[in-house]
Amino acid sequence: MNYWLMKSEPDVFSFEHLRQRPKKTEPWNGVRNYQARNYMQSMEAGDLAFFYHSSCPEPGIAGVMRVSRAAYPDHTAQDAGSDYHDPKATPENPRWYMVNVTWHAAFPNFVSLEKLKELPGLEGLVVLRRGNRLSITPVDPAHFAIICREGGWLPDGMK
DNA sequence: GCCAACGTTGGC
DNA sequence: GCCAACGTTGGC
Repeated sequence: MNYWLMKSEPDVFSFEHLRQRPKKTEPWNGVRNYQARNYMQSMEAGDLAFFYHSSCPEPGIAGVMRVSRAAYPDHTAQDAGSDYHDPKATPENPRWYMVNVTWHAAFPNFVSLEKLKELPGLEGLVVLRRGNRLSITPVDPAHFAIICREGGWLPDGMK
């Protein structure tokens, strides 16, 4: 079981949007960065991920989602009409991948970026690194537990 | 393979 | 809206 943090701009797609989706599930498409793609390819069904709101008045973690399908080709890359179109993507070499994510649990307490910076024990958390722009990053299990505790919710096995 | 120019991200 | 940081592109 691995832990992750995935960023989204809430104006475009928020944690609440995910909750309102049929089956609370959505393909996480449009990732066009190799490092983030590689992380997605190492995800396994059942992994847990923080939903991080970025580029908004209060950046931070709204809750937890579950990876419900491992990486498969992101077909939007092959769609000429898509904002995410990549002319180099083909059926033989899809180049870009996506996973499905499913809403898992809301944090009773939103964990803001400001709070993340204050919390002890989060040294090394990638999202706190200066200039970090990666939209998908791994989270250390110990960091995951600290943040969940702050959010007021713990996964089974961490209680 | 180097690196300057350019585009994007994301906090503030 | 600014700007630092960083990824990507493309000329050479």
